[in-house]
Amino acid sequence: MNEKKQPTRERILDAAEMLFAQRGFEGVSVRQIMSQADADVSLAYYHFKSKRDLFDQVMLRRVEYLNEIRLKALEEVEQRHPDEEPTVEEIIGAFTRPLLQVLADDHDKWSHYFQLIAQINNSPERGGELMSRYFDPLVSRFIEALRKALPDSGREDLYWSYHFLSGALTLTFAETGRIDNLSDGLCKSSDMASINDRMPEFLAAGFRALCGK
Amino acid sequence: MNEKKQPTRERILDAAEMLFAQRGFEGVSVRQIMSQADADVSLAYYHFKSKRDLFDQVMLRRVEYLNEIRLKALEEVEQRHPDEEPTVEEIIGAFTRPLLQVLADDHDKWSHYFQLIAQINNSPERGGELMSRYFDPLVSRFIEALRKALPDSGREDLYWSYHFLSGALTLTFAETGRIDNLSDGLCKSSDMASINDRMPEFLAAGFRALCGK
DNA sequence: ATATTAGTTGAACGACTGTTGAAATTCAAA
DNA sequence: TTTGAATTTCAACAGTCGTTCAACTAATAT
Repeated sequence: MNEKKQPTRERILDAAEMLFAQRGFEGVSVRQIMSQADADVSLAYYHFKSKRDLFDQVMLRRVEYLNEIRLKALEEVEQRHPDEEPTVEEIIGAFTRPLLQVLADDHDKWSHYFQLIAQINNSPERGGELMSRYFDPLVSRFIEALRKALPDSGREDLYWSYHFLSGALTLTFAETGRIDNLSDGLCKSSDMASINDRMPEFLAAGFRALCGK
Repeated sequence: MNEKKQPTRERILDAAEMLFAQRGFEGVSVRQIMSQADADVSLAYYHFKSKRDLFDQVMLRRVEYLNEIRLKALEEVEQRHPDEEPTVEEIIGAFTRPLLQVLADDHDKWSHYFQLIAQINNSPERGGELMSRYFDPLVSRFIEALRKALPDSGREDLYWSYHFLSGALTLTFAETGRIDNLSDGLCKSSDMASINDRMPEFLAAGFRALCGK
């Protein structure tokens, strides 16, 4: 089975990822993390320089892979139409579907990481800085693709549309259970398949309405 | 000018609102709040039962007014067309514009409160519960209005569309400065007028695409 | 002027915070 | 088997945490 004990460093990262996601950076103590990881407190400072460094390593551990699969999805879409531009739906799908897909395929592994991203993206203090550091090159690439697919768009309209997209996507990641309450159980926060079916269509219509064509 | 010193209780609420919004509940100490409020630590426990109670009072202080102006906006829209249903844009506008309006009109007063809402809405731990407690009756009322304006809509589509709306709206409240980075200064997180011009249109198109008609 | 209440002050409580150092152990290379 | 490095343990540091209490001043009412 899956009971082979992971290396200490990985167990610390797993525990930190989960607890940071649930309670935020300041809401969790190093002792709580190490207790969850079933290791002594001072091992945190053997494997990492500080609590902040631990947080950064949690972020870095998975971000590169996500950027890779999203970039690959975009390139695939572009190569599928060698002659004309891809549609808005296809581009937005390449941006959102890889994330929703890994989240649906291995929810236990990814859910906390995505919750962490949701929190950071909406954090006034360091959200803008951190998200830009990890995702801006990829995002600029997607916005450029959208600009080509929407040749009549104003630049501001395009950026604001992406802003709306980002909010919709990251709230999805938070899985707060709010929609479960609101819909009296009809919809479930963790139902990524339902979201995958709806989000690209919803957002593409918004882009088209705002960015001409 | 505005240098008349407010009552202690209000100063505490102001300080707590700002600091909770910037650093989260656990990221701020009662001492920091009281230092910002220029009052002794123990006064926090004279005016409030606990740190958690202080947080709850921060939330409660402004939520009722917001629900009032949004409900009034919806009723106005409904009375404007006594015969037919209001349009999707009008309903969404009644949901979003009152908030963007107060935020634009008195940014210093409201910005921290909205940042706090943005954080809570995306908090996996207590986000669903808190947002439901404060906003669900109003939100259900709006969803009902949207259902009438979109008679062919499935219930799930409607709830998920609202979910996307909620994400887009609350990320706006966070004012993280991310779009400033991304657009190289062209767009500004605090520019509520630009958002007011675009969000209802963007979201209404999404609703229409997903909820038939 | 006196009695009551509301508001404020400063000190203190035990528990917990991030972090460090030295000693003890485990492990791979010689 | 010995050596050296990698890893783990335990105890402790100075500081901060949320919270409480008794003493104090300010304001209000009789």
